[in-house]
Amino acid sequence: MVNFGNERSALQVTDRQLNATFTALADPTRRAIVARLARSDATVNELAAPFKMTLPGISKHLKVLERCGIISRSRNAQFRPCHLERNALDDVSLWIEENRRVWTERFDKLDEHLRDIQSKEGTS
Amino acid sequence: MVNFGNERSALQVTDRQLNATFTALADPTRRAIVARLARSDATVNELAAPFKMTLPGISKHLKVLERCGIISRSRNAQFRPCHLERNALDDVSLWIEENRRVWTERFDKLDEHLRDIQSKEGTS
DNA sequence: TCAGTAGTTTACTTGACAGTTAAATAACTA
DNA sequence: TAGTTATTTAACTGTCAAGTAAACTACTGA
Repeated sequence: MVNFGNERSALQVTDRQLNATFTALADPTRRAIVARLARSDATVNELAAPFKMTLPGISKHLKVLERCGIISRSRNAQFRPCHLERNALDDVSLWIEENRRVWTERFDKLDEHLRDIQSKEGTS
Repeated sequence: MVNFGNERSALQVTDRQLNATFTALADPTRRAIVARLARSDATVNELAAPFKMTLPGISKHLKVLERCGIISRSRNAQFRPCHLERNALDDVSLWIEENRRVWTERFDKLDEHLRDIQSKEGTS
């Protein structure tokens, strides 16, 4: 939820962030990488191991995950260990929960309304 | 979490479901539509109103949302009211929360882990 | 039956993205 | 120094998704 303070509103920045994060998570390879990194940091080769894909393919996926802030990478000799970022999934999680909340409230009201109608019908 | 019982495992079906749902939510127009439908059902024209996009464009977005089960459509005269499906976001929500859980558990054991990793790095 | 409203389908253009191979870069090791 | 390992970049291909205009379907109400 970063606001760069110029050129675009915070809302639009969030929108872009959500685009990028949802897009990143839409790919099964990238989801598997995230799931793997949830357990521990790992090098590119370690991450690539379970897949048939070539290393450049994996490298591209990692770049996508890095660009939207889901992972970060450091340097250790010739290795580039990948690290899952703490609040990476907060934005998407928030969006989903917010919508569920609105949806649920709406149906709580509907129930109430229905009960209201029924009690009125009972008396008329 | 539907298992069709043939050709593919439940896990893969879920995988496809996640692909589709994350892809659907990766588009800001579709997210706005979902947010709008969280408040109430709406017709295609009502949904299209806030956007510059042509009606066929909106129609396509609705089809994407429908295909992955996020919305459903009924028929009322010449209208096709759209309805947000109750458990539409459960799958993605579950995936995210599961990964957060794993990630968090890992960091609850942080000290132990770090010592382990560092001692391994020291010996290699 | 005709005009109008609601929405979809078709055909097309454009752009983004997944994956590949081949070559380059960067750091370690003998 | 040369060779090896880890990873990225470049260039290319194929596919798929977003958007449009134009034509079409389906229903309503006069």
